Parts: sequence; C-alpha cells; structure tokens
Amino acid sequence: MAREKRINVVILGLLSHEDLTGYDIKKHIDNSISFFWNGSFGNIYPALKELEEDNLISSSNAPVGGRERIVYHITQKGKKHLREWIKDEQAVNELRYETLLKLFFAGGADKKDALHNIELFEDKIKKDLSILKIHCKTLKDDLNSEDHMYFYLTALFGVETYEAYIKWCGKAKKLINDKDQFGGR
Amino acid sequence: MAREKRINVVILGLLSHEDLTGYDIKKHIDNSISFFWNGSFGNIYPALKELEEDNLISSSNAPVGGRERIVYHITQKGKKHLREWIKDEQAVNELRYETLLKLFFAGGADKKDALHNIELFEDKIKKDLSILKIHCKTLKDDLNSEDHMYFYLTALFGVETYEAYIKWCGKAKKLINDKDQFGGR
DNA sequence: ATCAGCATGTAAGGCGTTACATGATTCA
DNA sequence: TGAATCATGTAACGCCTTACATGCTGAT
Repeated sequence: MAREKRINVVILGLLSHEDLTGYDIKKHIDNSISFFWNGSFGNIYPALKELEEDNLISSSNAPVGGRERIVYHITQKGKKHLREWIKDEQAVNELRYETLLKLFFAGGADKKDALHNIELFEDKIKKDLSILKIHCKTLKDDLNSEDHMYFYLTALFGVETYEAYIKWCGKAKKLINDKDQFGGR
Repeated sequence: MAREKRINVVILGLLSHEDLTGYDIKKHIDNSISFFWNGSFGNIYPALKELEEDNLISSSNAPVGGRERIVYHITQKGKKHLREWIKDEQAVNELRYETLLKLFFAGGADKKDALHNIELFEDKIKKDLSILKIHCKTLKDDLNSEDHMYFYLTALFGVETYEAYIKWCGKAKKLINDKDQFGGR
C-alpha cells in the first residue's frame, strides 16, 4: 500500500546520469531540482543503504587522502526500477504556500502586514527567478542531448511560473492598496 | 525552536471567520484552500483538543438529534495568536511536483511516457482550473468585504499560475515531439 | 432499506527536517 | 591557524496521511 519514499527515485535518477557520493547527491538536489524537490543528509544516507540492500545501486570506496568517500553506481535493476516509476501514472503534486495561507486569513490583521508578506514573497521569488533564468538559458543553448532537453523543460517550468507569481504580486499589492475604503485596522 | 504546526493556524484562521465543527473545518479546507494547503481528520481533531487546552478556542456541544456535534469558537487569545502568526515574517513555501521529477529524469525512459505524464498533469490542472475560475469570478463580483478581497487574491493566484502551467504544457509537448532526432527508446 | 453524508475520533506508519557528532582537506 | 568545504552518519522529533472504528440522519 505505502508508496515508496520519493528520495529513493531522486537518488536513482541522479545516479542514472552519473556516479555520485551522498554528499554529491545533496549538492545536485540543491543546485538542480530544489525548486520542486528537496533532500537532506538525514534522508539521503539511510536511503542509500536501503537502495544498496535492494541491489538497486552498488557502492565502492574511493577515499581522497584520509577522507572517507563512498561512490554509488546505479545497477540494471535500479535503472529498470526508475523507468517503472516514471511510467507509473501516479504522481503527487503538492503546493504548500504559507504566504497564501497568511493572505487568505489576513482579513483580521493589519493591511500593512498583508502587503509586507507579499513583498517578502516577491523578493524571494525574484531572487530565485534570476538564478533559474541563467540556468534555463544555459540549458537552452545546449539542447543536444535528451537529458538536457528535460532539464531545460523543468527549468522553464520554474521560470514561467515564477514570472506568473511576480505578475500576481503586482496585482495583489495594487488591489490591497486600492481597496483602502475598508479602512485598515 | 520547533515551528508550530500549521494546521493550528489554519483552524484559527477558519474560526476567525465563523464558528465551525471539526467536520466543517475539513470541508472548508477542501473547498477553499486545498490548492495550497491540506488537512485531514487525523490532524484536525487532535489539533482542536490542543488549541482548546491552550485557550485559543472554546467549544460547545450542539448535537443535532442524537448525533454528537462540537462547535468551536475562537477566543480573543486565539485571534491575537493568529494576527501574530500573520505578522511573523517566516513563511515556508514549498512546491513538490512529482511530475517535474519524472520529467527531469525522463532521459532514460520512453519519450511516450514523458509525454503521457505531461498530459495527465495538464488534464488534472485543467479540471482544477475550471473550478478555480468559477470560484474566482464569484469572489470578484462580491469584493465588498476585506475578507472577500483576500479570498479573491488567493483564488486569482491559483488561476494565474494554473494558466501558466497549461501554457508550459503546450510548449513542453511541442519540444519533446519536435526534438525527435534523439530517437525515443 | 440502503446509501450518502454528517460527525468524532484513534493508531500506525511514513517521510522528512533539524540538530548533533565526527573528522579530513584546502585555501586564505 | 582558522574557516569553508568535503564527507558520512545518527537521533529526535514533527507533521501529516491513511486506514480503521463507530454511529446517527436524511433522502430515495
């Protein structure tokens, strides 16, 4: 019944591109997919152990100097597992925006707080958008491989939705300011 | 350190509009805010008990016939707590889209699967969008109260981002189909 | 009479985050 | 020599979901 934990397929997916350490995996998540998925050492390392037990990945020690280092490699079984997950129609898509929650309930609060929350959101989105745009452009200029096309499409999703967010922020601020006849409290 | 669980403020927020039972709260969440926040009986009922212990809400028995029914009411302390949460600058905004994850890792899979996943996503979004649009229009035609303005703004957020999603779906499908020189596997 | 909806709750488990613990290496 | 980065891992906890358990009411 219980769905497989998604960190497993994230790891398999990253390892399907190249061999990586747990630390590398965390960095890749942070750099490439953090706007739609997250991971932490606290779930990556235990997941690596489980995946290896299930023969979906294999490991080899590759210390650098005296520093411990374990490089993971996806197996054929792991690749098959990844493809099956992609093929599976079930997909959980969740958005949990506390900023919207605060706005939804702002009726009993100070209008300035509502505006401030929107501005904070807007600033964060603008910052993230500028990074995503660079990323997106780099990928667009190098669409030679199938992998890159898919990376580009996810980055494009980020850029286009974030641009929609920013437009909305403008409208929201305007409406809140215009409708001042309610009288802030 | 640990952040307060957000279901608490969701409940306080809904009760700041009107008195409700636990069952009502679940319905309101499903009807009005489910596109950016969720709740389940399994976390609503325990949270109601805690909130009452902390005097943020009060309860009164209001059975209908022989059917048990507990109506909750927000206290002054609860209202204050809600306003403070809104004022607090911290806000966690997370997007977790398994569809994007599948797309990001689609390089080793069949191109048809990638397209199919986008179509499934698009269908779901279109369905939800049509509901959101009706909701949004209703709210727009009745912007007399401050509460309604905020409800409208959150619904507008949904409409505009979902429209951006649908545009992206079109582009994504087109690019995947056009770039067929990679040769699907 | 049966089924959908109203209504309250508990139990188990899953998944994830945060904080902690440890230590090597590289660069300023 | 100290800070940032590389690198692996554990422990505690939080929050939520799913499934289960129970029973009344109203409509067909």
